[in-house]
Amino acid sequence: MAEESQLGGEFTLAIFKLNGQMLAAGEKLARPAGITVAWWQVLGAVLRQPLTAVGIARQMGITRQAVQRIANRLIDEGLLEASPNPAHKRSPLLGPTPNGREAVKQIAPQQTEFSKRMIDAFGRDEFQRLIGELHRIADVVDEVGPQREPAAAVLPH
Amino acid sequence: MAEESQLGGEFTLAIFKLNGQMLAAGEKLARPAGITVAWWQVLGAVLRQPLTAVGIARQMGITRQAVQRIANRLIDEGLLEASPNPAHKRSPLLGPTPNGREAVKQIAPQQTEFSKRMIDAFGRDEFQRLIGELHRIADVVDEVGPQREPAAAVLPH
DNA sequence: CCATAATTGACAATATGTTGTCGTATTGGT
DNA sequence: ACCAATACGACAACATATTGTCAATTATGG
Repeated sequence: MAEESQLGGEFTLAIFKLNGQMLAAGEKLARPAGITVAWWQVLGAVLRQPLTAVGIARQMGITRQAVQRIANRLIDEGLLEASPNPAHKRSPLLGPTPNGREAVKQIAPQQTEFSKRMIDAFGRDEFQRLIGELHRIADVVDEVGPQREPAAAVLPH
Repeated sequence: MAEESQLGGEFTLAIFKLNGQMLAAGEKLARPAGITVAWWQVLGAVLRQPLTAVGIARQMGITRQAVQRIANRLIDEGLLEASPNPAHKRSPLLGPTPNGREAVKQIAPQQTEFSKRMIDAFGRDEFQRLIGELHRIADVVDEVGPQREPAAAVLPH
């Protein structure tokens, strides 16, 4: 029936719209610090501990190539630095430089401010509940997503 | 406080992740019909009635330039056609060609299938409730978004 | 230990989106 | 009806992301 399709479409469009809104909000927060949302995400991924490009990609949910291009750019800009990876000669660990750390730190106040307004608007418990719902939705989409390959039984090659 | 920032970040990342998932799911649905998600969205916007490029952009929540590039491409591909707009000589009405309509129609079954799986996973009422939540979130983000200009009081120029 | 698999970085092509500019229509107030 | 503001299409420059390829490194099974 068309109604099912209708509901799914409405759902998808709602997600796309939210994505656009959060991207726009993020750009406004990041711009004063001289970085973009993508840079912010990459730097944010390595604040606690350095990661390889592939590790950052996994955390961000995008391809390693996309991360690598941004990482190379961030290294050029002096916001990210590569250090030797004992576990992998070709895949250095990437971590923030002091400047990189500073850029992220500059964003924090406005980001907290924005978060607070969201929390105030929803109520803290409700906001937390909504985040839980979003995670749950992500899990379900993973499960029922179209034509995902059949769980790749572990076979010897 | 850092916890607020934390919550906001988790929220944002959840949205980004969902966006990536829905984009990936959409690509898989649209590919067999020879179109992309963006093309699908544009064609979908004009199925009921032709719209101008600006109208499509408004409905999709992206800029008119992005829509115009895709629309031009779709016209090249013979999936979209321009017809004279009585209300605006320079801004033609854009509508699907038979081929364009056919492409969207080809996607419908799998899209319905995917939607059904989502609805089955959540339960119909729950799924509808979640869509409502997403709309509500979008409204709140609009309201509390960072540095949005102050509602532009209607002034004579 | 060695041959084959998988991983990784670099590069290129393409798609999608943004901002900004330009020239030309279109519109709306006086 | 005129004139200034606005809207629109076309372009260009740029950011982000995807897919695909290649060569080199790393991991793994026999």
